Amino acid sequence: MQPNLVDHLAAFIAVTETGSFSVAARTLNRAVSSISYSLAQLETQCGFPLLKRGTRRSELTERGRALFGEAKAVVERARRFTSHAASLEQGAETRIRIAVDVVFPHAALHRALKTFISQHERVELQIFNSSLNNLWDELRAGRIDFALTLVAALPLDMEGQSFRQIVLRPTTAVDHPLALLGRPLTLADMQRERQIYFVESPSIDMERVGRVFSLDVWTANDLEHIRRLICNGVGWCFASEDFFAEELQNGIVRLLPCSDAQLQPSRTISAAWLADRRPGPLGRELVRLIADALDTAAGS
Amino acid sequence: MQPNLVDHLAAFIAVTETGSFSVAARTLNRAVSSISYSLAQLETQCGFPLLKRGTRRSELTERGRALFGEAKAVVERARRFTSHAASLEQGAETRIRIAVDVVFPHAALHRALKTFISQHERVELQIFNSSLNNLWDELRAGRIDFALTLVAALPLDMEGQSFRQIVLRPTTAVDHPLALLGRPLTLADMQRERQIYFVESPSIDMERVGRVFSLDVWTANDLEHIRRLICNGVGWCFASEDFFAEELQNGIVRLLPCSDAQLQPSRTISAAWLADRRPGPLGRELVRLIADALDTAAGS
DNA sequence: CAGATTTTTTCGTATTTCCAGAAAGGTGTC
DNA sequence: GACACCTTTCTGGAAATACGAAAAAATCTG
Repeated sequence: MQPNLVDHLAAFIAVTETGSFSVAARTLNRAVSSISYSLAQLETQCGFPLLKRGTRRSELTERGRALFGEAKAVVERARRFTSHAASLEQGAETRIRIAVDVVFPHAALHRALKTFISQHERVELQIFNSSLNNLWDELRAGRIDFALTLVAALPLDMEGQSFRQIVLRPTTAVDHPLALLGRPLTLADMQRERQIYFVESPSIDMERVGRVFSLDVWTANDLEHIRRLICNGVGWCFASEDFFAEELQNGIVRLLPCSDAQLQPSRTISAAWLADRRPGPLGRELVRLIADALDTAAGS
Repeated sequence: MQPNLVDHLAAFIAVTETGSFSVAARTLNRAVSSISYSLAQLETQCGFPLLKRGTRRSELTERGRALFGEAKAVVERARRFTSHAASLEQGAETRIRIAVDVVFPHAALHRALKTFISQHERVELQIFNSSLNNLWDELRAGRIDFALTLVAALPLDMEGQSFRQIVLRPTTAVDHPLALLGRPLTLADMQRERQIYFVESPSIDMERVGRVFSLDVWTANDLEHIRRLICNGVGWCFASEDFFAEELQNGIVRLLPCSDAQLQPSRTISAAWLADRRPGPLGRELVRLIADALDTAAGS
């Protein structure tokens, strides 16, 4: 149908921006005559001159200027296509699915996601909030690519990368009975009061999950519910400073001290994946960005 | 450098959308083998298959789907470039400069401009408000392409297209003395009260301009000033219903009857241009759109 | 103003790319 | 199994594109 529009337009742009056929030829690694040919092709195809030739500089004609923007758009789009294709050829994922433990620092995660997505517009991202309970099954089933979670020890078929430690402490609204005790909490205190617990589905067997201390447990499958329940003084939950950062600032909730270090576990947060299906280049880059984001958050 | 990306991508898109190499070949007026060749080229260049071949239908692979959007973007941009180039070759303007008489119905003009610009994104538009006084000089000097104006008769070196008629009547705020007279205005009434007059530059010779009835004249070079002066009852001006449509609806200003038809001139609005430099295709289309907009406004 | 210099175009040619038609291989249908 | 339909492969030729050399045009220099 039509000759190689993209390369011709690239020549057009290079000549316009450098003002010279020979400089354009050098930057594009092509012969001068080839550049001249490309421009001649374009101009015959358009039916009018694009450049006003000068011996020292060549400049756009009026109509050339009118087309210049569209010319750049074409080559820019072509560049994106080929670069995306190259990245896919390197094994880049078309989609990244991650499960995030509810106590993982969300602010840092979203900072990392923001910079990530600015560089990879076309990647489909799926985020699932999750408690520790069924993460491994999701990973083994291949329904997610990697998990951001707290672990004491990884299962044998998993591997991962550790970030920093966070401390989980019982958290309540400031006017909750536990907050008013005036002394470090004991296990009995926590058992007596209602605990709010994240569970992604009602079918989870509550006998098998971890970190359930109380005998009176309410569950929710969305952090927004948990946030409101805690703020309204309905119960207590384990949380790190990150999740309630704003409410802590406003004096709405409080992280409570415990009498025994066992009661406020310090855990390492990490990314984990199936050892025989490691994340691709994009997944690894995202993990790196998350590590950076966690570090800068810790530093600030 | 690289083969004819655009045509190959067009083949890719056609096959994807029709699901068949042969149908795609028919719609693109190319041989089946050529389509196959294009796809093979693309796939070797990408390094991975874009389509999962089926005997009945061919469908995108996962990575093919990831690239499809960008592929469409490339050919869409290329199409825009060539269509714009073709339009420029037909003599289409890269820029349209129009002068608009202050009493020209602005609502209709802007309706026309809106539809116009939606079809010609890259055209540079320059609008100048103007009174009749120096329009012809601007046209002759080539500083504008055509004028939208009221005329009794065109100068000999001009030609144009007439639209409908509008009536200019003295207009004031409802509490202005002229509005409270309770009888049709006479020339003496209008001479006695302050007239507000549009003048694009202070250097205009007020002796030579038309439609100045009063001995007490204020001028402004922006319709926004005129609108406020009238609404605040500072004076009267000639106006059609169009300009004060909203204020008429809200009962803020009133168009006043005159004792003599001479005092409320009915004029034909029209587009005018220099006979030996007619508007190009785009200018003619814009004039047509303005005519349409004026008609539908009259009809409604 | 002649000559040196730089830049662009033209020209000839080699190479690559592209297309159409024929042949071949597959798959599903009757 | 014959038939219809589709895709790929093969092949020859046509078109497009690259390069270097040479010519042409403009500029700079002394």
